[in-house]
Amino acid sequence: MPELAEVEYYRRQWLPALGETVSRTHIRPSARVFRNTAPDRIPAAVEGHDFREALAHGKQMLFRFGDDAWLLIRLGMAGKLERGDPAMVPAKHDHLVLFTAKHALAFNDYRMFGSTTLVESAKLPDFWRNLPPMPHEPGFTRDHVGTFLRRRAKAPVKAVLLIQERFPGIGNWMADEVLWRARIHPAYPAGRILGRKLSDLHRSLREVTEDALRVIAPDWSDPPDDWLFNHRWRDGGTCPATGKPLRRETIGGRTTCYSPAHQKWPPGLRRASMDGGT
DNA sequence: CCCCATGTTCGACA
DNA sequence: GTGTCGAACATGGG
Repeated sequence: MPELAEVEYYRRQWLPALGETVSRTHIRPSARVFRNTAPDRIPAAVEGHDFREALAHGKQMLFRFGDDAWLLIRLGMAGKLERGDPAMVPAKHDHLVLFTAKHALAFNDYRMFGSTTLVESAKLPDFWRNLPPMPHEPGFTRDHVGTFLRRRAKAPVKAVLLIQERFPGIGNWMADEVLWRARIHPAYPAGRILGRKLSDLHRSLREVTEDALRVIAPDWSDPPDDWLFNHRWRDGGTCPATGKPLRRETIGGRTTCYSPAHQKWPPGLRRASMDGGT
């Protein structure tokens, strides 16, 4: 489920336990989510230490315990963070659970595309300090977007928006929402988005990110019906802007939903394989 | 049984 | 180097 806004929601699930001491851990060391780390080290690294920081950036989270233990968590396709009471009994897919006097903090992921990594460091890990700006942050400028689109000039813009090194936190549904709001065809070559269209795309990235955070992060509210979101997977879904039918296609390897009437293919360039559709 | 899924990575190939 | 495609990972839902 998790893109930037859902990740922020999950980070907040663990937040009430900040300042509490980890007294006990439950771990399923054979779970694939530990493939990048040594799970045996986790209990000793966090038990007896206080839960000190909870950070989120794009699709990843970083939690600090005591002076020098950090847990990096990526949720993959189906991962979740949950908070229960200390008597909570770990279920089948609760691969990591941290117990304090008042809470149980669980990392649950039945598909195990997610992962967690123990980082033992007295300071914020370097890779975290060097992360690219998220779309709602000040460094995320129009030029920042334009430069990257030119570097991937021939790729469909939809595929480019999914690249985390430049668009941290943008996933499949947010990318579709962004393009729909900016009225850009998802298969259009990234390098041909210039001038006013580039401004539209940049603005849409900021707005969708800010709106998604506002709506989803506090309590996982449903987005309003004037977003593409509520219409995108329903068979026979219609565009909230035009009332015309939505279309689903695989673009950049992912199922993509767009509104052909709203996101027209600009004149002057033919689509590579499929017909343009206006 | 079939297909699909809000993700990432890797190898093969043009 | 660019870009595309399919497979793999593991599980559940329709």
